[in-house]
Amino acid sequence: MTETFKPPSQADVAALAGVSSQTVSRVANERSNVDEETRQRVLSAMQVLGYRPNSAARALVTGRFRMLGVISFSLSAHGNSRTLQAISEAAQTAGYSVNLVGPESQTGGAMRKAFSKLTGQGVDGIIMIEAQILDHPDLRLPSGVPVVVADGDPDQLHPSVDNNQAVGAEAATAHLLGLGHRTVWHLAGPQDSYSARRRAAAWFSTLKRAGAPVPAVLYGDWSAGSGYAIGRRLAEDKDVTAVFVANDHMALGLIKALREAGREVPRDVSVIGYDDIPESGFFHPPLTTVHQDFEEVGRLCVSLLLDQLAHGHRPGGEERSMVTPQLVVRESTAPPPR
Amino acid sequence: MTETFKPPSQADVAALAGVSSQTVSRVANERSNVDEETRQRVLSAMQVLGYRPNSAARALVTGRFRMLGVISFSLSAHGNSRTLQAISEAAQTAGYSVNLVGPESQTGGAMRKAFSKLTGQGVDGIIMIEAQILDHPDLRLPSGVPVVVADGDPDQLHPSVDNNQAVGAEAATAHLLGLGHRTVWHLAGPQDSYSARRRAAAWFSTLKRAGAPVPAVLYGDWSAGSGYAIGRRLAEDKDVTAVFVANDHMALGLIKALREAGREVPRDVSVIGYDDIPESGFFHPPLTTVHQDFEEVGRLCVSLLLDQLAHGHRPGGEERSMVTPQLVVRESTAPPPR
DNA sequence: TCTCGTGATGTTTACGCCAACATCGTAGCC
DNA sequence: GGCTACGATGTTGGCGTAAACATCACGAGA
Repeated sequence: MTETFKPPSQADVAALAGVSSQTVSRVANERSNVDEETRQRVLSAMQVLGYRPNSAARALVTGRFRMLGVISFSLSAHGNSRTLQAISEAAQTAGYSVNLVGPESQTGGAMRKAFSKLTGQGVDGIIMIEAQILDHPDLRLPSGVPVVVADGDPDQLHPSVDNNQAVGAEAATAHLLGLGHRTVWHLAGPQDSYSARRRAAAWFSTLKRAGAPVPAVLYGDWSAGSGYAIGRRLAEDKDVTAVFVANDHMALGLIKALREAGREVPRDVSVIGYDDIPESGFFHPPLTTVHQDFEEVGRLCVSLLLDQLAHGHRPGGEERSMVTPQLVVRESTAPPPR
Repeated sequence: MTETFKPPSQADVAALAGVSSQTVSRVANERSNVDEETRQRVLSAMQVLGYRPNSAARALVTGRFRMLGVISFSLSAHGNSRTLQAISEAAQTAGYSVNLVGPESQTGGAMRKAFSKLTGQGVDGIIMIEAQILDHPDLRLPSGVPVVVADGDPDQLHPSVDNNQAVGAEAATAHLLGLGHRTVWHLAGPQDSYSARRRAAAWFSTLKRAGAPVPAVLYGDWSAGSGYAIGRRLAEDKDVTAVFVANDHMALGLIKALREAGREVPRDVSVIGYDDIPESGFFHPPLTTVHQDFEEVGRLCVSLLLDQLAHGHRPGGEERSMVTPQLVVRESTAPPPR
């Protein structure tokens, strides 16, 4: 009963339609120079047989796979999976499929491995989400595959799409300063994250510009747990009246620690997050945060990549898109206690 | 300066190593019957030229793509992206890559389209995450590609991997009953979700078995916002002392609504969630919930699929794996107010 | 010594498709 | 009427690989 199903080929369709396989190919690829009547005949023959072009054969001869590779470190990071989803949708709309790989670690070696895994599988282009290559290997392997980086290294050699961290972090910091806080503490993301670094940099310069004292940066790992741990330490310092946290998850943990220490948000301490995850409006208190448009980032990545594919990718790739985030004021921020 | 980079082929390697291309093929595929000395010579020739087998050519001749297709509705659902991540890792370990598609909608038509998109691209097997086909089309298209369903329809014709919703929902309900609540309300997920249905069914039968009255089921859409909306209505009913919510996000919204109505959790109302997202321990109050092992689900999906690939997939696919969830008691549940 | 088996290697072929070129017929033009 | 031009279609070839089959050398056993 193990009937070996043999999918129909162009030749089968051609035979049924009474044309040459080349004509079938032309119909399949929507060439113009096919008589309408013939076209219909071929089309219906395709339908009858359930013909689907063999992508491997097509890729072999054209060298195009109609497939985009995506390298994403962790999908548990909210932004990454949102971006991925948007990439997948945009790619599909453009007739491309998405090949997803996650490197085992974030070392240059693992990166390169993931990279070569993709080029080996055969992709037309690669998008790296939240790249954080520590040892700057030249990733432009001999494959000659164009690359776009989302939220990655600004020094990178590839075109990139970024959330404008500077704008977001500045808005957050300025908001707190504007509320009357003497200064603003910062709970940053991990040091090897470029997004985290850029947020910290903008926080720093905003403080400087305002002439506010600059407290030492604290580092978390994006998790609520790390926010909680840092929050416990921070709660002991009565000078702390405002904290800009680099993402909503950590802010959640921070707020819990603060509350446990008897410091209410926003009465005693104002807290502001980053990302605007769908849940943050339902936190207690509802979290003031910076909204990021991950969908837009994903879409831009794809269109940038398709551009390169269409026009041949220029080695110097300086193209850089920025997506502007938006401060969302809710109830976790208030003027400092008197 | 547009130097067309032509990747080296087996023939190039063969020429450099002074062997036939077939020998190169044997080395590339790790066949046993190649002399060690020859093997080394070929290997180093490969290295020199930077040879990578052309996956399209290989797929063309073998009919295997070493690629798994994944259909996932929404990656914003926490469980889905966790499962996807695990699938991606497991697939990679087994030497497969992952082709991700998201159907535009959850109708049978969109599903079939996503399905045929994958088979058209060329995948060896397909995993559907949280399938909820409404009109039960027979998805076993002529492609003859094996399918595994994660958290899908129990009546489905395909092998599946499920979180054991019955166990989890029963544990949650029984926990509340055991605390002394007269009965337990249920805020379910959308009606077209099989996971949601199964949780509701287990909640229902647990109540029945305990002889407790069965309140009408309430339906949300998994979002915190929907939990909040339902919570506002629920807060008006003073009889409500315990609510089993079908996921953590909705529980968050529900708790907020309850609090706003002056009903404290767990003092006045006990709330229990589902999923155990990493943040739920940092909610206010820390959420009692049911932990799901999405990683295990992902791994099992891949191994089930690879099994089918290896042994030829039997049409009747009754294979069904269950992953057992675990009740995590935190601070959102307590005995009812006296 | 001859045969036979076995392991290492080479040769041929086919996978399904599309590019390039070839062919054919017809319409338009002088 | 014969020529060109062009649109519709067919023919040939080759992409890079692995399966199937062929070859060859060499050692074991009769």
